[in-house]
Amino acid sequence: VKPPESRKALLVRARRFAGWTLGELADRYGWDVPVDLRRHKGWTGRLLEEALGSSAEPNAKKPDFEEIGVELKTIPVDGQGRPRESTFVCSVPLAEPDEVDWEESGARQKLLAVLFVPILAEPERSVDQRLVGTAILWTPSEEEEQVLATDWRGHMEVIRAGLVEEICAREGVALQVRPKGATARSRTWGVDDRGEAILTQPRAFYLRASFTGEILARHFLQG
DNA sequence: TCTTGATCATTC
DNA sequence: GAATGATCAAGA
Repeated sequence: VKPPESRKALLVRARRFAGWTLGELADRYGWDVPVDLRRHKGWTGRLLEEALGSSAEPNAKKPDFEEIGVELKTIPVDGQGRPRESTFVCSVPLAEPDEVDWEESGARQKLLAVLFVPILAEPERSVDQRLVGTAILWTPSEEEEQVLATDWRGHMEVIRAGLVEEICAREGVALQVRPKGATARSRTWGVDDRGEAILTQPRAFYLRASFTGEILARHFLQG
């Protein structure tokens, strides 16, 4: 599948898959459908990348659609269209937290333009029967960006003070910080409150389900 | 029921 | 270990 040439083309392409099951989509590309996602957590996202013609090489540190600057996120939703999970944004720069402000941050770059593809993923629905929903192309409104910026600055202020160990997922209205590693024993370099290098758990920014839920709800109310 | 903290596969 | 893609599952 060739990369889409414009954001509009990407959106049109994505919406043509609305109503398809993941089984049908997998068939089209000759993919096997896992019985459950316990050991295939990124499967849905990779399938949609394939179907939509993501230009990025696997695991490359680039947008999924580099030419048009769009990030792809699949988002599991319940029967009311509410997200069942938070959304990973990017890792937290624990080793060099002084580099940039929100405007130049990795988190903001990731969120400048996101194609959200809702996946109807009720617990009783098998993976191959999950349904692709109507994709939306989201760019943060001024209000949304203010919320995100405030959360991000709050988190980074704590980290710059060397208090990364104190950060807890309850903080942040829209953007939270949670562990992100292979296991709870994973370690990466951080800084303590005396400015000394320490080994600490890797963490990442996530969008709360309440925040992405409002994005989805607003689009589907306005059409 | 919802959220937080933990975890899984794969590539480089 | 760090990056990609996320979901799991126990406890609040």
